[in-house]
Amino acid sequence: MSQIESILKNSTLSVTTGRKRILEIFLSSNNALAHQDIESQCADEYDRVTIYRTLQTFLEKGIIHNIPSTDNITRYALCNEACIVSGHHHDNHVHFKCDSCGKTVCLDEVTIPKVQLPKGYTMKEINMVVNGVCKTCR
Amino acid sequence: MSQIESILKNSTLSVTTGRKRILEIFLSSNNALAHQDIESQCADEYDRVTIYRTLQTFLEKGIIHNIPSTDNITRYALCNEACIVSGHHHDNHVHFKCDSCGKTVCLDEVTIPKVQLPKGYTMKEINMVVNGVCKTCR
DNA sequence: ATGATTTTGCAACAAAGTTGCATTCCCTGT
DNA sequence: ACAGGGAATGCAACTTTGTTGCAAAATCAT
Repeated sequence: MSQIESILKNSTLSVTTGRKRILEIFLSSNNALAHQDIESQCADEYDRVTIYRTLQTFLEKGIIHNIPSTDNITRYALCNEACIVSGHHHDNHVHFKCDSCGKTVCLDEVTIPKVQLPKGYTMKEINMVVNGVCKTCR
Repeated sequence: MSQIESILKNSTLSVTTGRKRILEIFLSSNNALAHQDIESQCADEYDRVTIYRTLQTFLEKGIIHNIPSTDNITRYALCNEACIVSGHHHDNHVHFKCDSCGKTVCLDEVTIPKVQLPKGYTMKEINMVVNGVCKTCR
């Protein structure tokens, strides 16, 4: 069984050609993808709506996570195994968006430092996004 | 001259009733606002397009800053004076979004800790967003 | 292989954001 | 105070983005 199929099976999802194709696109990309990026790669094969629904399903199953940004474009990236701890997704690495090439990458090696919230606030999830120039654009 | 007018004048913007009204909405709100929030407060007074353009202008002038989020809704908050250092906006406080009431606030008292990026990466801006439950919802 | 269930595509819709242009408003100099 | 030039606004039209219902097709378990 292929890597792609086992990812789907592990999340108790049926294996369809559409899901396999979208997973393949993520696996062959080294940066985070917006809906638009995926659509432009397989709009002739799959419907726009299918892509929306597939991304939604992948999110819920913790196969991908979404990355906050100030430009109002939701980008998704594959979760690595460490992402999913006891069914609950926990992303503790920094995301970097390059102002030059526009690509967003997960900096797996940079962990988000702890912060002390004011009294009364409870933390459930934390995200850190850095903008700047990436190593290939510098 | 009112506080609102001097904010506009300091940014070399002409003082119009629309801009004053939108600034007023920000000043009287203690949380970050999405375009929709503003529209619902003054849709009868000003056109949707005007609100878009005004927010865009305020962003460019550094009067407001936008706050990243994973829910794909751009929210804006007033910059305090510390935000604008030599014309360039620099936001170094943590943002908190409450999962219960949905409000996003600037935690001015919590500064973003330094992080070490991998070799070759240059940092221009850093954002930290915490999700959880705020003190009024707990 | 067959039937139940899930997924997909299509169509239609709703929401969000953009653009061009004519009108109105604001600011400056007199 | 007011006239003229430039900027801001409103309107209409449009594009993009995301959602929903339903029938057809694909997947999975037996």
